[in-house]
Amino acid sequence: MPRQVVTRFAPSPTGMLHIGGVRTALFCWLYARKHGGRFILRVEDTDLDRSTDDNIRIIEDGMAWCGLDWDEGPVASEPLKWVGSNGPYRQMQRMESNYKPVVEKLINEGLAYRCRCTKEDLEVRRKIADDKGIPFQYNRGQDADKGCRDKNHDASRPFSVRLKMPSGNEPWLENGCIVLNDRVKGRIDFPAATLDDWVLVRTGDVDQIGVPTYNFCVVIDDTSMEVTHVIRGDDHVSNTPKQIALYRVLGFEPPVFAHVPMILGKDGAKLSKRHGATSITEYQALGLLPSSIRLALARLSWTPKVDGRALESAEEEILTDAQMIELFDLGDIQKSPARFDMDKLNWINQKLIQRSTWQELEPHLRPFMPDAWDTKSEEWKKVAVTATQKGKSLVEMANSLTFCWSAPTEFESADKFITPTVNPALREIAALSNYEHGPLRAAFDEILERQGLKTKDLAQALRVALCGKPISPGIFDTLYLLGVEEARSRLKKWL
RNA sequence: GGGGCUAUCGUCUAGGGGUUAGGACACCGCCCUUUCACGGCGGCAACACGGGUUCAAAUCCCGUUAGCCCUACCA
Repeated sequence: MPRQVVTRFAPSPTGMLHIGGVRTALFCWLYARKHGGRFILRVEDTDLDRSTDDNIRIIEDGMAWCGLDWDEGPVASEPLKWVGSNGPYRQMQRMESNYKPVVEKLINEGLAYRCRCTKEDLEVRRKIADDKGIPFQYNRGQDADKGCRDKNHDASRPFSVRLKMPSGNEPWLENGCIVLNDRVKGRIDFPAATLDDWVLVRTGDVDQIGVPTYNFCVVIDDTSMEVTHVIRGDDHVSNTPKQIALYRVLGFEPPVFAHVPMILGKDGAKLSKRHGATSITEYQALGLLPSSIRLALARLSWTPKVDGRALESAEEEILTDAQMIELFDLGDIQKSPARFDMDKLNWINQKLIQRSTWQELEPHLRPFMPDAWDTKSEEWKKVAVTATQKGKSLVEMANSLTFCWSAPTEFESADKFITPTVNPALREIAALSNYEHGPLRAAFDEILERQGLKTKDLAQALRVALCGKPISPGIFDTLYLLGVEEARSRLKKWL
């Protein structure tokens, strides 16, 4: 029986939740959901200097907002709690239980060794190689016999732990290469001779094991958490052969690897601050729906195929979560990096806003509204939402409703639209006492007829008088949203 | 320096020996219209470069160039 699919997203809590990380998490999530598997959130906090609890919370909140729910992992805002049977899910809480025993085993079995080279010593040796223009490899090439692999240097010094990398004739090597069969990149061969004995565990106190490194922890954690598919950014491709070596030495079967390309900024450089928003919370503030983020991010580097065919119309581009899950396939992921396109995100957002019901939109729109929003009736909210549902973002929707909350003090193009000819019509509008759509429309038409005006003439005059500018939602909605009393009082100034 | 990855419109991409190189976003134009939008229709626009292989190359092979990743006791 094949094992249940298990994927994981393993960010390090050293700052905000990056949009690139969210995309990787999204792929993991999609894959797990598609195969009825489990999705794990694991916090890689072995960088003691930069990892904080606040940052862990930012990750949890960001993931939750994005709708990427995890089946195993930390419980939001509860540092000591987790869900799942293979926890803890914060690496620093796994030291004693998971890492230490493996390190000891590796040393005892002669698969890894204590390295007592000092940082300064290493720097000198590295420089010697650099100066000759040859790559520095610990205990290899230029550096052969200088390392601690076969010697035991001063035992009173603190030590790090290094892995003995393959010598070249291990059975799991092919032609001296460590082979990675990547689900998105294809087969990649890494000559084992180009790798050296890397550090598994940082230098600790004398006689003490220090904090293990990322490359060590991932292997241990992915194994003990039963991760079957490691889906991560392709910046890890070059780390993979080191990890594979550790899996082999430990006698573990490596998981399936899928390295997904990175997301670049508009100019093709790594997505960073200067390209605008990189943190997920910034996108939230921009008025984007989480579903838009999911779709836009998924569609970068991924081309869904229906019966072997790519999407062929704008209509098909707008996929629901259910469709994405159904269609998701690692084999349809691009090998090359994609540039992030805000225009496309906005377009997707607009489409998704259009397709939502007003009830679906309301909770997302609410944070962008003043407190007065909550005092309004359901019917009023419904009209407000549907009247502005053509907007590109929630912010845009909120902006087009600002006239509801305060009377204008400036009037744009008043001379042009509020003319003596429309004035009598304005007076008639002010006299109306029912702004329900049907009656209002009927009354409006009668006024137009009576005053010999076109819809445009009256509508624009009203917009300027009521909203201060010739732009607003449909004129009947505008009047309804304002209400009879408020509209009348705003009109008074012009009569 | 070494090892690795990548390369089709401005962007996301389809296509993987013979196509008018297809779609989407953006942009431009027209139409619709009570404003702004929405919507509809149309247009502009691409195979990085050089060699091979082949009757035929965007597609296969080899180089070159460019970008990126690893080469950390960061992740």
